[in-house]
Amino acid sequence: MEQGGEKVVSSAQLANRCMVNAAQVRKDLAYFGEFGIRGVGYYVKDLLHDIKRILGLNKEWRMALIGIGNLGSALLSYKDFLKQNYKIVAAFDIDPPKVIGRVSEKLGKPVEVLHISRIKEVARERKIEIGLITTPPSEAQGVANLLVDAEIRGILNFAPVQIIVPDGYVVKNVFFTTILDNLAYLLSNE
Amino acid sequence: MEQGGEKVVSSAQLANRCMVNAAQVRKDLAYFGEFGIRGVGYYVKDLLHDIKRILGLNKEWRMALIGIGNLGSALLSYKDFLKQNYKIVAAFDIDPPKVIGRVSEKLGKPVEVLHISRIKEVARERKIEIGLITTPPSEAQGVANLLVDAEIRGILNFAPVQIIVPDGYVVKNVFFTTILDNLAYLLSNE
DNA sequence: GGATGTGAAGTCGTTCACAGCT
DNA sequence: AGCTGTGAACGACTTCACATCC
Repeated sequence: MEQGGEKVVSSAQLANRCMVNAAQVRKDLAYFGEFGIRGVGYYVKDLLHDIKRILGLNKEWRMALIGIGNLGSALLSYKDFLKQNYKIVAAFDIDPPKVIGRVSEKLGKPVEVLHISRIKEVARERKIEIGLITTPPSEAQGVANLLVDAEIRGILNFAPVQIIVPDGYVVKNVFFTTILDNLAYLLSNE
Repeated sequence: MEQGGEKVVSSAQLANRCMVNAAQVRKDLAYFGEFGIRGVGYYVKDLLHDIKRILGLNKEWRMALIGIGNLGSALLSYKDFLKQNYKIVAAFDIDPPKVIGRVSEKLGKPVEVLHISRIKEVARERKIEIGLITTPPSEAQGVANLLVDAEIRGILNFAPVQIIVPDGYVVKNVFFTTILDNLAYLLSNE
């Protein structure tokens, strides 16, 4: 909407776009404060800014990628991250020399791939706050333990296994097959 | 549990593993039928079978992948799909000759990459029911339209744009940055 | 005896409807 | 006049508690 030059938006318009109820939109926003103007609506620019602040997106999030396989390589060159203030500032693998050539070849730009043992040191140096786990399932919990030890509090886990971390740490999973299961269920019932 | 040789499981055990309430587990299962035995629990093997049937996983799901970039290539060699009865039986791109070498090189096995224009024909031939969209965002809706035309009713969309399809079709999105936004929010509030 | 299946109770989230501002 | 913010009504989901059955 901002790019489209729209200045003001109503809860009803937002509700349409999101396929939800207008009261829902207002309640949800009101939970965090008063962002609208009665009789007018919400200023697009202000609202965007406020939502980003609420979500914690008004800063650059520095991430480490662990496991430079097919998926890891894909994420290294994933362009949408940059637009959204997410930045992979370090990449790790258990066998860095092997993967360096491969990654460089694919990206056409230098990508540093470090040995996994250096995570803690590098995490502190580069102020890393999020770890992306793209290792084989068998290695995922071990890597998570290293991330916890390095005090990297957020983990995005792509390995299809449940990962356990202490309180204060957060794991979000991206399980492709689980999402497919969901799709399969919906397709199976008309 | 089945692989671990466990024969029977109680709702309490399942609840522990899933971090939910035991009554929840029973209610959810009971919604679909009676699978347990009072005073005993659920037979692991039977329950697994029943859940698969409920979710529609008691068959092979044949998928098409559209867009052979980094992410698409990664999914082509994603091993977890095979274990779960999901099979990519066709791959499409707008420029197949260019990508064939690359894909083959990565996988070490022949992968057919066809021109996008052949989707409809191939979808019918190979009984494709799910499409995976891994194109750039700008192409995603166009590809979705082709999938709809080919009567592929399920779409797993990895392109970071909203996709619109007619009734009867289902789209599930995998938005990496949205999941990261969620993580960022959780990290920002303790 | 012991765990399921399930009404009833409780809790949480959604929607309504309108007072309150601009 | 019009749209937000919000108490109140509503509906949905979760949990309790126990009758039921193996």
